[in-house]
Amino acid sequence: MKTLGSDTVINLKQLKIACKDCRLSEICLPKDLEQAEMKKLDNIVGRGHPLSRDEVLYHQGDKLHSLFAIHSGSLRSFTVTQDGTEQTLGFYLPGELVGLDGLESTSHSCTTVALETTSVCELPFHRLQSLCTDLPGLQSQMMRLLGKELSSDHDVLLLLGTRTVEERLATFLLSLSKRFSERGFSATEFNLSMSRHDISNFLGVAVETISRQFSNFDKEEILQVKHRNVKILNMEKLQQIVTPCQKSDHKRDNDIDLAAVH
Amino acid sequence: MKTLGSDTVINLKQLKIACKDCRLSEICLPKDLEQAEMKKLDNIVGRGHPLSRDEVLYHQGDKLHSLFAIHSGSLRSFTVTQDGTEQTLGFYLPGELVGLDGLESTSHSCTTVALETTSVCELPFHRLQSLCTDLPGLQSQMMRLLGKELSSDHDVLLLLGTRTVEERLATFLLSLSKRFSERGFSATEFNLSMSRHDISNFLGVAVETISRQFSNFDKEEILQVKHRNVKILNMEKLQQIVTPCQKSDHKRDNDIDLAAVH
DNA sequence: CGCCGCTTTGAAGGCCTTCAATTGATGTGG
DNA sequence: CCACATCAATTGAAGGCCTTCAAAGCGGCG
Repeated sequence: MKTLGSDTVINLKQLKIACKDCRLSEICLPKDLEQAEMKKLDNIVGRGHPLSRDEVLYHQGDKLHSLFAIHSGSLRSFTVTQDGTEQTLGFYLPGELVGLDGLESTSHSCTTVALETTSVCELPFHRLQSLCTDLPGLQSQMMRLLGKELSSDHDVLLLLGTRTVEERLATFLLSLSKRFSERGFSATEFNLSMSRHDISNFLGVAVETISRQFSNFDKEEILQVKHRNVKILNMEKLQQIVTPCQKSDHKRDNDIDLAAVH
Repeated sequence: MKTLGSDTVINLKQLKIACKDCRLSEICLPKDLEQAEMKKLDNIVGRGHPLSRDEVLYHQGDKLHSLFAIHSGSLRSFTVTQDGTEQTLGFYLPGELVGLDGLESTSHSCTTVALETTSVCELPFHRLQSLCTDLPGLQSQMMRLLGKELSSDHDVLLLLGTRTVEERLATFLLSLSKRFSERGFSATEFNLSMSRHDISNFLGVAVETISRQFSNFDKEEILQVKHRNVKILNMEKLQQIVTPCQKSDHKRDNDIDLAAVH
């Protein structure tokens, strides 16, 4: 293992891992790209020093220079309004792409900070866009990831619009569990990199309410919570909370569709 | 004016308006495209018969065939969960693009219905994607619209996460007002194409609560509400509700950023 | 005209928030 | 190494905003 020294920057540059050697390539941007294509993508990827906890990747209002794929660690995105209210928009894990906000106005509409020591792969936006023109597969993949971001936001809208605290927290934990397991980590035990404040802000409730709900889950032996360490003891029950009562006799409202346009 | 007859389909096809002749081209997908590019886009655009009220454009779960640009009328998108809960995700006006959900899994994650008689321009997805490879300007524009959709979702997240009913409804009405005026309609008087139920569901509150808030605004002489007709009497006050108290002394929390990666 | 669905209004109750205080974790300096 | 300061998290109690239940208006449409 190299020790940190005056030539740290050079060392880190040498440490850059090619997409083809990265174990995240199956869930990250280069997914389904051919070797030659992946190499082209690799050529535009930059890597700086890792972000430390609370360090800002980009600020709300910053010009959009690059998108970022997370290599390790985790990030939190949030907006701050004129009156100082903060809303957490999402948490990001390795293999996920951040910076997609800001595609509209070419400047970022939210701030993204590291929740822990985090290293990211930088994708200069204009070069990425050119590359998308060359590689239709990459373009599809970009679209796919944008669609994923939209779906994820829709899920949160549903959560904030119609769910109780119990359901919100359960959904949140199951989402983390799933994403951890997709990345080869345990689905039942993990450490939260975000604070209670972050979680409560994301889920649109007060910190105290989240704390109480953690305690409830603990009492009911659904979870075993020790600060930021979470063990899921009863996965089934957690899933039941998220899907309360599957009305099988449910009928779609606007089921008319007699003649669609296509 | 032509009358509807047995050759309706042909007539409607003849009625198709080229992008260059459409007054929405400045806010719609072809924005900033050159004449020749616009023509290429035009070639893939299809137009069926107009949707009538409550008619479904596409269903949750449907394969993604096309994106749709609204020519006239308005649409509502919503998801239905297993237990039958419905969450409205957004309302769409002329010049806006729908169907972007479903870019991830290639099948739609929500249902979109017409709120009134609505005509849409159909953009076959695969042809659109190929065209994006040919026309970098169109690709940028697609990205821009996707980014806009993301920003819009983030705004709603903020609304649902931290705002009172008063603020939610005010924000909603101001958003409509702005969009109507961008389309050449009055910013202060308009007819809502969506029901109170739709609005309340979108804003994550009970129908009764929305109804009460409309009444409050009416009493306070901020609005004049008659069923679905809304007149904004006091635009300033409405904006004050949305931006309660601009703390000018507000300081950013995580303002560290000593050394960004780029 | 009369029915039906949407909207409005009223009243009671509940879930979550806010305020307040305690406990626990973390980190620093003596 | 421990005391102390600081911040995060937990727990309790009171209050408020919104929901739910209920019923009456009001419009649209056959």
